[in-house]
Amino acid sequence: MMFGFNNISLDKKSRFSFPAKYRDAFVNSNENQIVITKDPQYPALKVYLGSEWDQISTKLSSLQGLDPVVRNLQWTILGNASVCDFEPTGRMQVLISADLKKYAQIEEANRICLIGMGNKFEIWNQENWEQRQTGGSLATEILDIVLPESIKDMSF
Amino acid sequence: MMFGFNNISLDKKSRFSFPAKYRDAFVNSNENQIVITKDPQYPALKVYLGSEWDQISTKLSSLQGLDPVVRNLQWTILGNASVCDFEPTGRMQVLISADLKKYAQIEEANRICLIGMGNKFEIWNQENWEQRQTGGSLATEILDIVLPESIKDMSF
DNA sequence: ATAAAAAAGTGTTATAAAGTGCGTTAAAAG
DNA sequence: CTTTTAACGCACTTTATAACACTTTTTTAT
Repeated sequence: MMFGFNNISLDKKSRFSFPAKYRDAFVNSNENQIVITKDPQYPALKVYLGSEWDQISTKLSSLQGLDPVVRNLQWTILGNASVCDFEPTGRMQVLISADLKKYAQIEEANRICLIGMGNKFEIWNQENWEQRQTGGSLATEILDIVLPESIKDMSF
Repeated sequence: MMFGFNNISLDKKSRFSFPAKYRDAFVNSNENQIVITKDPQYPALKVYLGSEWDQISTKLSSLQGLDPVVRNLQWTILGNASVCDFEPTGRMQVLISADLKKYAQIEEANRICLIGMGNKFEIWNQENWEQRQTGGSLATEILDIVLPESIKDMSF
């Protein structure tokens, strides 16, 4: 399990490396892929371990795509996923695509916030993250869509 | 499995090539055909691997054609399919017919969006894709059809 | 119907941009 | 003070794309 806040740097080619404290977790679960994709609710990115991603993507792509809410989630999550080869024993470096950077509003940034959420990470623009932490209201962000039954038991 | 967003170019003869990152997936599943056809709901194209297409087309063509919704899907999906020879170890190039370009509103475009959705791809006009991502609806959307039981468990 | 011309499709190459790997320096931790 | 970790810089490799040449098919005109 991987927790906690990290302020880390992006290099000129838009790569970051995971803090060393997570190495054991990666080595133990024998991961060799990392998947980054869009957060469906906020201008942020989700980072999954390969094994987690396999589960999530399999389930999500099996849902009925003719439902517009489902299709939107499929587009956002599956359609923007970037799969990276990953060596837990090496530099643990990962590239963020221009697209994803734009979405998370880190186009210009050379620093990002990487937040461990247990079985996944989130990547945030620093200012956005701070606003979120200092108690900004969620009122304007609550989703007004009604979720179909099929995804009510999924967590992304 | 093939995921993620790609903004790629069409050459003057309307060919595109798959990004190299998907090569392994194609080689592993030993594909030698790619099928492009119309998306039944949006002005976009679906791109299937040969093996995937065999399953979908077999199932779809076996359905009761007297149901008008089914018949429409058959026309749209089967009747517009363009089968291309494909060399996973080569240039991975595919031609898009004038017809399909028109349908996806990429007649004039020299750039398209190729979106990996796991076991298939979608091809979109850039503007349409962006609108879709930011929640706007497209004029040609068809969302109010009632699905017959026979296709509720199919995903295209 | 045939030949010429045009269009459509296929394949190759060159070059710029994007991505990768690795050594070095700087900073932090023990 | 020593060891580990993070950041940076550079060189190398791979990839994407535009330009070009050639082949095949279709159209047009005689």
